[in-house]
Amino acid sequence: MTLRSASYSPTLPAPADRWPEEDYATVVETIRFLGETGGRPPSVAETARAVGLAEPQLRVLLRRWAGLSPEAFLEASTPGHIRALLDASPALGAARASDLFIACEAPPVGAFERGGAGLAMGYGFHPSPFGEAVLIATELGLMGLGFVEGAREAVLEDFRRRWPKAGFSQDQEATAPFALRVFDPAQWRPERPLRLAFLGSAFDVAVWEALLSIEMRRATTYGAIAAQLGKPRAARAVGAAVGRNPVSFVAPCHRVFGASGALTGYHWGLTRKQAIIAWEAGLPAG
DNA sequence: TCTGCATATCCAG
DNA sequence: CTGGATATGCAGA
Repeated sequence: MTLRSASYSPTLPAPADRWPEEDYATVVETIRFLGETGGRPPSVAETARAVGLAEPQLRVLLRRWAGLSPEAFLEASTPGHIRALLDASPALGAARASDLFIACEAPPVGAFERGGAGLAMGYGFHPSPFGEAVLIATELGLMGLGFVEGAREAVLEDFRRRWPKAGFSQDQEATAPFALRVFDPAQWRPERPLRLAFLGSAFDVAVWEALLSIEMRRATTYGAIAAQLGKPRAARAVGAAVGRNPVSFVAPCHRVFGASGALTGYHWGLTRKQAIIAWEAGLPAG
């Protein structure tokens, strides 16, 4: 099976070239190493050595991956970075929909309660800056985004469990345009909003919609989302709902932390959450 | 019904 | 700074 598709623009490099798997693998190794140093900030040279690269190689890799210098990457991986994000973030609610410019579609009433029956889900696997991603497209737009860790079938099973009555079939052609766009900041433009639909319980959908109002380079806490929903005691329920976010990355559940600044959790692995946070630190402000 | 959460807060060492 | 107890809303079974 090929991951490339004729629908890719000829002027853009194919995603496999844009986001080489080895880059993310090195990023993962780097984050693991930082975890082992336990608070002490390591030098760039030491970090490069730990992941088996010369310092200039690491520099080039991080520049290609996220436009980051190694120094900036290391800084963005510290607890202090999360604190700074939280401190710099305004209250939820006032912000615009999302940097990705989302058009939120509503599935038919009761579709979730009926297990997604009647919905045709086309899935596809695509390279991303955070390893291989699985995307799920329907006629309502993007409905699922997750990441492959191990077997592709395991990720699919994750989604089948959420919507057991939906029809699943592979459709790389349907998901490819979403994959290209979602992971390419240059394509986050308002003229052609990304169509997206949330399939979940009323409460979960409300939480996921709140995620869309967390802007790029900003962050929030579970308690703040609960307060925004008018249920200030529901922080824990919010945490559970955030953990069920079906459209990872696009609905930025990676920007939610504990009130203490702790990373807390991530459905697709805490390492990936850290990687996404670091990657976003490399985006141009705006 | 009851159980388990990607929480938050308080209180003791 | 760490750990236990407690209040809490919701989804899934």
